[in-house]
Amino acid sequence: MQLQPNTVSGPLPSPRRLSSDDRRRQLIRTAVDLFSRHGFSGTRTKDIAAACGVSEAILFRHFATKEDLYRAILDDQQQESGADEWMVEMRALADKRDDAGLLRCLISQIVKSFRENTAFHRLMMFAALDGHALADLFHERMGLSTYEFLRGYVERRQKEGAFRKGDPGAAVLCAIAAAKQYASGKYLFGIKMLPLTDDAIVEQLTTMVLNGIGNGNGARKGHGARK
Amino acid sequence: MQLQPNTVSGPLPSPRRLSSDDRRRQLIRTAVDLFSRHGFSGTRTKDIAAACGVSEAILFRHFATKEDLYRAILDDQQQESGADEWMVEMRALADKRDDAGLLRCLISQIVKSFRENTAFHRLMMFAALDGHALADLFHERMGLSTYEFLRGYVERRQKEGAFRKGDPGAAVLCAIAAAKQYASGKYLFGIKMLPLTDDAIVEQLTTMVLNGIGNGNGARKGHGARK
DNA sequence: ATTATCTATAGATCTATAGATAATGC
DNA sequence: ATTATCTATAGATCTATAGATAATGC
Repeated sequence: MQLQPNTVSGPLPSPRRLSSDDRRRQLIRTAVDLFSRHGFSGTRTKDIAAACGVSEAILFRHFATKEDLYRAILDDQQQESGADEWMVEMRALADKRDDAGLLRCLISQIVKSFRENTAFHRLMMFAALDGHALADLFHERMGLSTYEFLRGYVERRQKEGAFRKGDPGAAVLCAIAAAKQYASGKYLFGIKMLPLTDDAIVEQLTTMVLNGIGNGNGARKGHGARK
Repeated sequence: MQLQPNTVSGPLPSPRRLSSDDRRRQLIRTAVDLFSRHGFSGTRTKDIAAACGVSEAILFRHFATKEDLYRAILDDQQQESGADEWMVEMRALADKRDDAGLLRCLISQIVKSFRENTAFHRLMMFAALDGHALADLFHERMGLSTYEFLRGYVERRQKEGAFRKGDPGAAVLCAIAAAKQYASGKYLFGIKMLPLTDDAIVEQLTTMVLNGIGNGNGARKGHGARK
């Protein structure tokens, strides 16, 4: 990456000695990048240190063990930033009963998160596969609350007659699944997906899911096909 | 697992010397299990050999390198068994224009595959994250042909007026995504999903996706909610 | 006679630590 | 004076190989 080792060249005056905090942050940032690419056991402490331009001893001065560094990453509250604003936005849309808006907000946020925070999501997927306790924690904190909120919304809208009957959990699953599958395919695995922009995909999925759960009254908006 | 090391006890007479082929198969089977749990770099050749009750030297007699063993697994045609019959079934349903049947077949097959072949799917996910060439290969051979077939079907049904307009690729993505997300959550990551049986989920998703892409005429079958 | 297997070990690599050095802040 | 940093290295572990041994098939 743009992290230079010991080279004295370059525009910056090669900041040899960073403050403890700065170095720690740099190590975590670098570790996210490397762990996300090669997994926990596929990443060497040596490589992390080298990418920061310091010796391994420095790394172990900041983190007693490699596992400690891993934990520090997953614990990093910074990754959750933006989640609060997002929930506020979704609650507002829910209060307005703006089904399409809410769905679009959900789906576009998921896609955006994978696009802009690819390394972190790759890391979380590795952690989940590893069965790491902190992956469950993240899932609970981030995923579950959103899920519960949406599940409640679907249930309410079903009672109001706006949505079809059916398991509300399955409906939410369907919406989240479509977004996640598209986003992880494209951004985590680098698979060539549909030849459409993210925005176009978001619209397609929003419409489709809405048709899938809606009662068919307010759902179609110009897309209707009835040959 | 049920693989015993050197213990002389047990019902079987502790078959010390296996034929080259049998040992090779055993090593591959065991490697699938261990790689799928800890990833490639998280699994030690020592552990694989030990789980088979042989020394590491034996493993390296069968596979020149650890990477070779990995390749042998991913190349294993056996994993694709059942795919042909499945495609035949789907083609038959497609010819009959049985939209619901085709969708149900697709979704239930995906869920079933993850349930019965969990280790292999975990392995493929690790391989995909590692960016291993053979993950792409598998994706092409298994996923892409199914995708193309379904995409063609959706396109045809759109022309026939049975399905709504919209990107046919997005529709297929939506169906596959829902199934994969549910199945991988439950079986790969061990997340407690909805309190419904797999069959019930398959029905829910089938109905929902069908409503999402269908024109609303033949879709609802008793689930219709219009309070 | 063939070959599946083992023991022993080389050589590399990896995590982690000890003790010395040099840059910073006061 | 404090502390960020380095060099050097211990100790463990990991992949892979060499050479010896013993079970099988003819």
